[in-house]
Amino acid sequence: MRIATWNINGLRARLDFMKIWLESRQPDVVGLQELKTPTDEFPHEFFNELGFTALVHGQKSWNGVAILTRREAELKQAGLPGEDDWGARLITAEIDGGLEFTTVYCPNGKSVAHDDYPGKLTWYDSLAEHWQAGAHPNRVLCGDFNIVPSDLDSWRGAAAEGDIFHTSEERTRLAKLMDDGLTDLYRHLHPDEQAFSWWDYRGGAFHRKQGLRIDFLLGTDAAVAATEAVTIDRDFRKKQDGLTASDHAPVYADLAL
DNA sequence: ATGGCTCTCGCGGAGAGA
Repeated sequence: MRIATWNINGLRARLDFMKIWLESRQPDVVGLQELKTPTDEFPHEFFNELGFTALVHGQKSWNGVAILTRREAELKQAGLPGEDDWGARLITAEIDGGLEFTTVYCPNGKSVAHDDYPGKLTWYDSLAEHWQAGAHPNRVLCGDFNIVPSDLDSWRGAAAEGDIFHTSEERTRLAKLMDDGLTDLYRHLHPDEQAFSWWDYRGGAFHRKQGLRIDFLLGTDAAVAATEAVTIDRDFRKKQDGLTASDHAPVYADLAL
């Protein structure tokens, strides 16, 4: 089974681009973030024609998450309990074959001084509490986490420490999820490699190799054991057939499921 | 660099993103 996470920065502006990726990479289950689309305006038919059904938790203008799947799937959760004010940022499905798949779009925080920053930390506390309440043995938590786990994951290295995305308070929240039994699948298979999943649109950041790794596939021990390969698909941060890319690359993993 | 692109909403320019 090939699973993926991708912040697509506007679903309706990215449909033709997504089609190229889906046909090229042939994923089975995809967690999408930043739909910027209301649930009732989701283009189900477009994805049905490509072989997918979609489970959707959207909203107008911002945020929004969805799961595309070729397999049978059942919606388990839409929205992070207690954090509705932060918008549509979590969705969970039980995938046929024994995988519980959750995708999240974690709050940005904007800057350490901004009012959103403590809210981001609280949102993470709610996520950890919600996650702990679950019990499925084979679980994946993926998405745009908006936290850089280590200096290796930031183009600025140690110089970025303390800035938004790079604070010890944020990293403690991410570590808490790991302590609760999750492993970063990419970092597990590539312990020393520097690879980014996001680059700013501005200033030629992609070509200057100025990126961050903030999009992860996290898995329980059973998911880790089943993982054969993990790819950060940076080619799809580039234009395709003249179509504009998201500022995030897709990340996918092949699981023996 | 005091955010240099790209999205949405909605029809002008502002807000958000990371």
